[in-house]
Amino acid sequence: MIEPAFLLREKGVPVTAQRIAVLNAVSELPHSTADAIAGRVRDTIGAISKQAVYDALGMLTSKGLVRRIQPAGSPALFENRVGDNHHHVICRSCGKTADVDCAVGKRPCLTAADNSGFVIDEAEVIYWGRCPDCIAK
Amino acid sequence: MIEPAFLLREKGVPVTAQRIAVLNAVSELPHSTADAIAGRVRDTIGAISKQAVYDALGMLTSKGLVRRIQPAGSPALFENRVGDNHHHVICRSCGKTADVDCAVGKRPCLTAADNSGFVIDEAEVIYWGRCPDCIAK
DNA sequence: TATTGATCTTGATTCAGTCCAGATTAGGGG
DNA sequence: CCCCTAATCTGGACTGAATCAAGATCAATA
Repeated sequence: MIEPAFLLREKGVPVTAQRIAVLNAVSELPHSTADAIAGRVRDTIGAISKQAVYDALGMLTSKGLVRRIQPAGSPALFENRVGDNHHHVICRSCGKTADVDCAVGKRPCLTAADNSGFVIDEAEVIYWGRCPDCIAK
Repeated sequence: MIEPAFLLREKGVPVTAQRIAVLNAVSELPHSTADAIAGRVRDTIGAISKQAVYDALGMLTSKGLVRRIQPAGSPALFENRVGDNHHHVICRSCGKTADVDCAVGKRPCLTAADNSGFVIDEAEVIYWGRCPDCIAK
């Protein structure tokens, strides 16, 4: 894995213990909430304020080091898999989230039939369904 | 337009003044928040509780009469255009929301390359970009 | 019209996320 | 190597969306 401190320095932002810990937590717990990340960071470096977590996640998101997804009916989730164009499937029953690569290939549907004059720069796709465990029940 | 009361009766749910007003408000104000809908309903029938609005919207959503979309960083929006497979484009600057028909056609990407065993029943697509007004500035 | 079960009202509550003021720390200049 | 400044972090108050709970009210059937 690439050294987190290097990634931060490369982006020209001050390197702090909190940010490194947040970045590591996102790698270790993909698709987890800000709260879960805060908990993981506390296990690692002892303590961190909720504010610092949100701040670090916001900064990392704006720098493109983590990605934020916000499914309906759930708090925001964060993951560190960036750069490829993958999407997510969420279980309607238990909320489990998994990565999927879109069958259409790269950047699906980025050109809408009628874009109403909008300039589109990203297409966000969420698949809704049921996970294997919930189907089994 | 189809009579709202008929739609409700057809679904086997009691017809109330609040529900009809909510259904009308959603038609008149597409892509608006629960709050905005409540305001519109109050203009029409005088008063309604926040709870009744949420309840009616939830019921209408479960019956497939309205659709709920929840963009990141914004409260849930509701619209009454259902049944066709259209998606939405949202302006990053001002939050304006518009409908788009996907270029790929019907139910794009519903079959993911690797679905991890999930059974997918819906693909939700949100395009992010800038609206004509914000580009002009 | 009477009955019954669903719906609506009011008010408290939860929860994610933000705001604020002050203490702390990273990183470059001396 | 040490100091300075601006950025970051802390802790707590706060907001706004949405949900929960108990009791009053109402739609639909007989």
